[in-house]
Amino acid sequence: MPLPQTEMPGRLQAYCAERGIRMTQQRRAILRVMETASKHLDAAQLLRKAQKLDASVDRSTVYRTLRLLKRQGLIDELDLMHIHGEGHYYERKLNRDHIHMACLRCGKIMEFVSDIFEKLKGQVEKDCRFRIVVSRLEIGGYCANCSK
Amino acid sequence: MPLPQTEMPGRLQAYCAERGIRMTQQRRAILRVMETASKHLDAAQLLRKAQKLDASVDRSTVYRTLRLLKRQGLIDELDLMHIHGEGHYYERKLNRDHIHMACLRCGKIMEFVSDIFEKLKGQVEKDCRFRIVVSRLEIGGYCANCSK
DNA sequence: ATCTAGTTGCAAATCGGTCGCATCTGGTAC
DNA sequence: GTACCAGATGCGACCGATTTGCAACTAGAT
Repeated sequence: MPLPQTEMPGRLQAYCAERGIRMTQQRRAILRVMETASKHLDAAQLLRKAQKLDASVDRSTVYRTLRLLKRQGLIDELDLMHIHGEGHYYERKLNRDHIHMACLRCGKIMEFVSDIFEKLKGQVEKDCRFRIVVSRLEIGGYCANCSK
Repeated sequence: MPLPQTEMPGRLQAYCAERGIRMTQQRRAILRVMETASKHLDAAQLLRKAQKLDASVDRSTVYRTLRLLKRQGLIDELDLMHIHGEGHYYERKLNRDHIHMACLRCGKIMEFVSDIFEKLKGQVEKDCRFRIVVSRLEIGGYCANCSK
């Protein structure tokens, strides 16, 4: 178990191979960007970064690939409280769900892992007899700095 | 305390009056629709229903009014996991925050109030020194019926 | 090397939401 | 009640995000 918090680099491609998903030049570029991204990317940023690896990558291919990865449950789609425009942000789904907090003043995005969140999801599954596939908790407010 | 779970009908207009918000024919129609809606409405549905009360209501007025109510903290904006399209849904903000669950198969939307959710928000405020203004927990999965 | 189902780039279309502007109106002041 | 004006409206054009139709291309099985 070399990397506890995150997944192995290259792991998205491995998942796709396991599931018999055809690997193209363009998808390789997009997956590499997703794997190495340090922050949440929207579709436009993802496109720009992917085109640096393979200039032929088209906008529609980015969207099609995002849809594919979403369907496979390999990435999560976020709004981040629509701090900038109406678009979406994407991140690899890791082992542990986390909460996203967006500061309404400085725009900073924070993440937080909580056992209480896990407990809450457990309660929903049990009390509502609801089988959870994906969950998203986003919070808007003011970070420590901006609250002052 | 006549109505425990929900607010008094007509209450949105009362709030607006208290805050010195100008009340127009069109806003009255839109607020009335929001107040009497039995389910979550998107902007297009809200427009159609409001036009039945006042045919002059325009699409842009609906959006402008929604923005106003959002800024005033009188309504919440939801995605409902984008079950139908990319748009947003709206609901009056009630006393108690609640979780939204969307069944990925039948499309049913369920709501759930939980003390654990309140506890989780408390933890975020304390541990992250983050002042919460708005929070949204949406869950996608399969309801009891569709899990079978 | 061949074949084909699946993928791509491109351009046009769609969709949810916003904006500029001339006109209208709610509600206060007289 | 009338006049007034800041703020609200309808209209149509616009915008950014995402999707689609289609002909050309390619990964990977045979």
